[in-house]
Amino acid sequence: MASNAVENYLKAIYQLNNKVKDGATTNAIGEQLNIKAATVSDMLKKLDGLKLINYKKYHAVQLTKKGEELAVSIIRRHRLWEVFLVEKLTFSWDEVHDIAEELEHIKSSELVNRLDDFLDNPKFDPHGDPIPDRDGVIHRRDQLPLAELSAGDKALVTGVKDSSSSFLQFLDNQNIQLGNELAVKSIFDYDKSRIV
Amino acid sequence: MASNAVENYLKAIYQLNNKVKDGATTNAIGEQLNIKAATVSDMLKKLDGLKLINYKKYHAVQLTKKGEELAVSIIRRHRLWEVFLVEKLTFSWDEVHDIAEELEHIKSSELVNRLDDFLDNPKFDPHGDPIPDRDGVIHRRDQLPLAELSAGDKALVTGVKDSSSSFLQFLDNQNIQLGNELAVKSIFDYDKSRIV
DNA sequence: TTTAATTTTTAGGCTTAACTAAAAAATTAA
DNA sequence: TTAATTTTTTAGTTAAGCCTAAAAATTAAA
Repeated sequence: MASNAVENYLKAIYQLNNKVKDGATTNAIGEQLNIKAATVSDMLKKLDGLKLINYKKYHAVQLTKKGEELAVSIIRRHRLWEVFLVEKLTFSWDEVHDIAEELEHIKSSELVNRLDDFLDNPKFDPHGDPIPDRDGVIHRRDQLPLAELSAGDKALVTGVKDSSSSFLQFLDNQNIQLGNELAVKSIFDYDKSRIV
Repeated sequence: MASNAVENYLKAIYQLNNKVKDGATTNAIGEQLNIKAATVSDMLKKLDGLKLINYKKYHAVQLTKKGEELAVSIIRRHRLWEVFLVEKLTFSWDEVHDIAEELEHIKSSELVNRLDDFLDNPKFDPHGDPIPDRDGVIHRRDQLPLAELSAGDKALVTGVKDSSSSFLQFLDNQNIQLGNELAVKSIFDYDKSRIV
């Protein structure tokens, strides 16, 4: 059974490898988890021993099949709990991340599956991120960053890249929510900032 | 912020001091938590340092006000999660203890209070134990063990002393649930066993 | 009341997961 | 192609919580 620490590393590695950046390097993992690189280096050896990652010194790491399955199931738990917190306990989308970060480590898979049913098998969490199904399959949607739209374009808000509460509160303030339709009115040459 | 280990000790001490036995002795705590007495002895010193208990060598320990408040809030969390698991996720009363044991360590008090409201502020958990309110007040009921009833007596089942799944499954098998009215038909002199 | 049994504590060790400081390797810049 | 910088690893510590074995204190029994 994976410890909370191990689960956190796997999640971080998964997320880093699904970004466009240089992948799950020692430094990047440490930054993500607020843990010193030396500690990460140690842990990577351990995770390799557990066959959860493939690790070669001085190289970014890859999750094994086993590691990826575990990472996805942690993400599933995290996102389902976020839905629960928002839909059932009336938390707002900027308050749920830290609590879900704790709840995601509750291991019972029976619990998670029943929660899934109780919530009517939601497909997306409160930030628009897809929720892996019980077989670990993630249904991704076509999405485009707002910054890539041209003046005059219209689009539906289906997610946010940054789930920090400060950014979400900023969006609340601008009256931007998931499901809204936005139209790009104009883009300023100066800094590419735009009125929507 | 109390660690999970510290929380487990406080809960065990609280429960032992609310039994008729010799209270929270080193051995009893160890037995309750499946931890060796030597380890318990160590931890008691630490808890005393944290002003959560009063500890004198070779004596049973008492919770301080601070310690008792924490213990009660852990019990509140445990019992509320049990209600959630049974009422909302359709677990049976013999399946919820271990999962609630994990959930009770999620610290956000905002979460617990919202859960309380979501569940319509239940007064008792699925085993009939009272749920402390958000100020830590526990409303106890008059209860009598079945073994103390006489032949011919009738009584309402309002709780169980043993929440182990084996015992709860035994009760299920005998068709005994909370809220049932039982009548003691006869008591055998031989071993005081009874037909109800 | 003295011995035996039980309970509790002390002492020393282990594991996990973190840290700092310094060495080594890899990358970038001159 | 060498020098400087950055990244990663190694080595040595630390704290929390657990353990076993043995000593000390308490309780029970002869």
